[in-house]
Amino acid sequence: MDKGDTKQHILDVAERLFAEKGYAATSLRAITQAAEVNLGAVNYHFVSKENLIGAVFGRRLGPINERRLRLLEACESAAQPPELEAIVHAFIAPVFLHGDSASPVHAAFPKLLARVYSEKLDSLIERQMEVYGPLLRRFHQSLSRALPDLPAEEVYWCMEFMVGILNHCLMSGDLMQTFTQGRCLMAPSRPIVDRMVRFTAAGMRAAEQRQPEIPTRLPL
Amino acid sequence: MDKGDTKQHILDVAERLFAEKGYAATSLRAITQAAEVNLGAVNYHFVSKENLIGAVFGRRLGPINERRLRLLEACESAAQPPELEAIVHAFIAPVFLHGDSASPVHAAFPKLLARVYSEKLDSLIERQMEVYGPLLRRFHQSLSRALPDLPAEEVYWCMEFMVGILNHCLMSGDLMQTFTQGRCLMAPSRPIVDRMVRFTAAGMRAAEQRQPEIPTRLPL
DNA sequence: GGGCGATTAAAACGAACGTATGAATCCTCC
DNA sequence: GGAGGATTCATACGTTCGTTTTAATCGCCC
Repeated sequence: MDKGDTKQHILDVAERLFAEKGYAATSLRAITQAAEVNLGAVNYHFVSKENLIGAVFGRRLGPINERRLRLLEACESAAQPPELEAIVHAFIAPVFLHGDSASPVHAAFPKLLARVYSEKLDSLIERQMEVYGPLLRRFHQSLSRALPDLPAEEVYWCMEFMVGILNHCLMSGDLMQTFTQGRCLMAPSRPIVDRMVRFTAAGMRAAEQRQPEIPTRLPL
Repeated sequence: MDKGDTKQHILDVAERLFAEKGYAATSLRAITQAAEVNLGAVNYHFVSKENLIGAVFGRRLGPINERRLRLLEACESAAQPPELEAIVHAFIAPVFLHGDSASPVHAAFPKLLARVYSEKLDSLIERQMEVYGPLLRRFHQSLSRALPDLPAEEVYWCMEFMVGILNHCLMSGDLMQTFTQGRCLMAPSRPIVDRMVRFTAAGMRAAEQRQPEIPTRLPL
């Protein structure tokens, strides 16, 4: 194994296993065994398990969010107010397009990214807050411009729905494949991104219209 | 402690802790300690940890899905084709309205329900498949009727988005509260359900319209 | 080519886990 | 009121976990 290779290899395998099984359910032994490296290597290159998953995130999250911001700026300078679909696209697309694109090595991270929302590791939540906070506020600002009639609070709700759609698709694409008996398979291809963008943008526009109260229907 | 109380008490506490920390990260000792019962009580009343979470699910999932189906039938007999918003409502609302409604004891389950999508425990996935499979097909059927121009495969995608919105809101409502600095708080109240319903239905209608291809924009 | 920091390897540590065991206690019913 | 099943309790077992330690090995530079 070449020099410096072990560290990257551990990161790759850890990313995949964490994404598949979750943080708590994935042991360092499972990782080092799958990576065919010594158990001690993890505590040598990374200090602890918690630090390892921190490194897994640090490697990818930055580039993704940078691309998000770049796309957002692009669609803001392209039109004023910016096009709604373009904003949503700027948020969703970069997740499917990190690192050297088609490399299967990178396919695991989106799932892991989605998973961190459920497994709430304090150390990661903290980092997520630092990184996601400003990012979300930035998108909130753009969305508010594209949806001038939507109250600020409602914009946050729309963003929550957007994140939900994205994360769920990232996380349980294969589950869906099973449910639909293979009819819908989750591949990080353009059609899926477009589907999400179209769906989300339409939902946001409907929220803006503030149509008359839905008639009190069945319970709740 | 009254007779038969221990078992229910364990279920309640386990439900809450599993929802908060996840299955793998929650030890039986943490549960029994929080419930102030003996460690052995878990293995006495429930055989194993895996069986415990199975019992937690079994207690709630049935009633929720029954209510979903009842609402679905209601809105199908109310209009033909059924109203789109009513179908979506039938799927979403029951989750917020299980057991004796406002009881805070029951507030934890929705989060847990959402979490099982990320922590994929084989035993639960199996059960989920059995229960969710027919349910999803049933909703697929209704949605197809309400969205006659939407191909069957696209209906599944829309349902995936719907589940994503629901689950994400269930799971990270408190996280959102933090992000938005308390501006949006997640409470199982009617306004939130309506927000989700409106958003989702609009997204589905947009999917149906199959508008002209979005012009090739930025990468991916 | 020998010295030396960087890395890998093997083994062991204490802690925490899920589970099993057997005695103690409670509750019910005759 | 005491027999007997149901339940609770304290304790221990074997495993696995994350981490540590100590020795062996590699790679490079003077």
